[in-house]
Amino acid sequence: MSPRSLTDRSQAIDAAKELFWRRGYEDASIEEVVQATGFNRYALYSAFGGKREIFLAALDAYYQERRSIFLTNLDDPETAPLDAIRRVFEFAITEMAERGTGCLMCNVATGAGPLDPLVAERIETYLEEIRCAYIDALERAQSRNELNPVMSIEAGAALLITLMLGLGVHAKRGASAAVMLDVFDSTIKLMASPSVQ
Amino acid sequence: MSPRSLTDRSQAIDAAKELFWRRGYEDASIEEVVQATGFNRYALYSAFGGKREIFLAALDAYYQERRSIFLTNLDDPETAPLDAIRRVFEFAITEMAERGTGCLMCNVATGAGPLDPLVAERIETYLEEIRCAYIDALERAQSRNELNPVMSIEAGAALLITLMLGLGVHAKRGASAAVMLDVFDSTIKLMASPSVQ
DNA sequence: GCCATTTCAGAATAGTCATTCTAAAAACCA
DNA sequence: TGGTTTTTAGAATGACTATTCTGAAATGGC
Repeated sequence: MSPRSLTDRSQAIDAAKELFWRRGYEDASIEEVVQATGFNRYALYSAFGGKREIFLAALDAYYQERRSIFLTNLDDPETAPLDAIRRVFEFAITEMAERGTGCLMCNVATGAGPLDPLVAERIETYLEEIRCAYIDALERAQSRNELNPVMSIEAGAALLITLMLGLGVHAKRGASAAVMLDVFDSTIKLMASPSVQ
Repeated sequence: MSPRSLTDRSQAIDAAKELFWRRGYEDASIEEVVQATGFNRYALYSAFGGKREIFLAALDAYYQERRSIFLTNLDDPETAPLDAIRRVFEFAITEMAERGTGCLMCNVATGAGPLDPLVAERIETYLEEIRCAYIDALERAQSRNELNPVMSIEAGAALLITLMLGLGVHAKRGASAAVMLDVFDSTIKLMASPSVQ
């Protein structure tokens, strides 16, 4: 197959994302990328440049999908903010548990050796965007008196991110969705205003 | 240097642990292990078998050190259980932030591809032991009415483990000790009995 | 149907790695 | 010291990798 059309290209990126998520960057060989994408080697190299660039495109695609799901939920004015956060975690936990491959971003972040600068930069950007979305949601929760005043907004957002990263590690080692949902439920219950509990 | 004596051997394991922690399993070559340990290649192979076995020994050593610090703190009858938990996290956070290499176990757990079965088995054992120690500490806290009844003991222990893993990922990407301590502080404050707050 | 261009599959290349081998150096011991 | 064993440093091996090259096949335009 040739990388002529844009849909071909984005299908290839999607297949590569799938592969890198399942097998990791180092362990997935170009041969496997060729198999997974249906592109031949020559076409892959002329379309992307090299393995690293294919991976960066896959990582971007991975984030854009999650970003859209996260932000759509968190920004929904119809939903109580803490419920929106719950939906985000339910999605992520279910997905990670079903696949058993954890979170691509999280796997990459802890991967061997010092991080590729371009990868590190992307992860910073991604996490910052998610952090802001959490902060917005928590601010709305606070203004509705649904937030436990013991915890600051900033700390709450940082906790949610840390929790999600931790769940990614858990999922990679085969934790069940039930256990992970239990961890999240307990946390969000603590974060909620005592009067709501 | 030769691996004749036990102290030579354990010093070599320690140097290997240091190296694998900093560079990751895949990225650290045998040449680097040779440099780091001071053992020559032949001696390394006859003493350990191969790279994988050196790594397993290093992982064990890593865990034994942390295990001893964690359990010593958590089992101390002189300390209030939540304070003991705080000390454990303060130690881990300080160490991870100073080194900027995250947590070896956590890095390995999320590493590329499916886990080596022997590594996976060890991680299960390690985490289960820590989980039990958290459960003991939380039970003591509960019996002293220092625990928020909204959260179950089991969920609390799972949350602490998830938090620690998440902080490991954060640390790998260069989070500061201050931010990480803030996340922990907020969480433990929420976990504490409202009457204590 | 024919030629020019593109696309293909796999071979060739160059590099890296873990591991084993080897021949010299060192250590040991009588 | 002399002779045997151990230890060493580095070369050889074999397997694997990403990337480039190549000659054949397919395609496209006329």
